[in-house]
Amino acid sequence: MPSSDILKKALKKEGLRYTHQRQAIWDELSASDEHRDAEEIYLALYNSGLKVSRATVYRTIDVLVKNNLVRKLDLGDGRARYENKMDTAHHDHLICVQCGKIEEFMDNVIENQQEVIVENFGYRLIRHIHQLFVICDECGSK
Amino acid sequence: MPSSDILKKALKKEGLRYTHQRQAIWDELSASDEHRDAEEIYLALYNSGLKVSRATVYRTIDVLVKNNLVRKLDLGDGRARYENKMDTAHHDHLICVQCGKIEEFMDNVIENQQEVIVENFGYRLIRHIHQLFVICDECGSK
DNA sequence: TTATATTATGAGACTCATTCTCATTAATAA
DNA sequence: TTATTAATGAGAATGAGTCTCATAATATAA
Repeated sequence: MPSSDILKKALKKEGLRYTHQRQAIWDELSASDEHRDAEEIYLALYNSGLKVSRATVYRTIDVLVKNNLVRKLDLGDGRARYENKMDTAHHDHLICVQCGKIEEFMDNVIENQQEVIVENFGYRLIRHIHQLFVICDECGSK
Repeated sequence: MPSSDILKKALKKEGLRYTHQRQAIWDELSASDEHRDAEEIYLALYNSGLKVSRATVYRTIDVLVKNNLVRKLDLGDGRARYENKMDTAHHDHLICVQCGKIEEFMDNVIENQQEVIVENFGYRLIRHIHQLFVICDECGSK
């Protein structure tokens, strides 16, 4: 399905209009597998000649996150990161505390164990955050 | 070891002075097992007649966190929470997305598996964040 | 199409947690 | 004690993110 149809479908579901700005923001996010903050996305658009306001970047990302097209990451440093979620399997993150590099991991032992823990409490798991802060190979060898 | 000696030791290590304000903040934190934000700690002190400024609350908490007397939690809602870490074993958190209740868990399967994952990448684990967002029993039964 | 109704956008004001500044006050060293 | 130096308090500053509202753009109806 072309990128514009995916977006149009999500917007329709939300009762929102299809605009150039929203397409530009979705294009920017869907074409990359980086973990960028709102300002980086704003600047990438700005530098490619698309003058979309910061407010619209934030507003559109919210819609994309709500419709599972984009994943929002909170690394605890005060700036949310966003990554394309289309056609990507669930995963969690390793973050190098020195260089900031972000890697992804997925582990079934952990995924299952989370359910066991929550079940023992008699609760229901809604979502989880699991981040491993590391020194990566490059930073560790210096 | 009395509460004041623990604090004095940490301050000495950091080359910082022992003050009434720092003792009051540490008393407030060490006497509770709640997960409170800076404003709640500030207000608790204020209401008990100790007029310590917000700036000093933040500054002192930083020292306590750095010296492993207090644990800082980022739940992704823009306000950091702090909990007493003295004589408490390592644990992670379950957070009810409805009522905000916070429970603690510790699971050796997960703890070990984290090390395995990081090792496979050739990285070194520094710290981790693992939060399970749930609907708790009370909220789920309503 | 074209007009109409309504939503989206942009610019910048605003919020709120946290940090910073700097004059004043307090703790330590001599 | 006094001198030195660090800590505190009040409020200004910061910065990510949100809100406001006049204007622009989209969707709908004719």
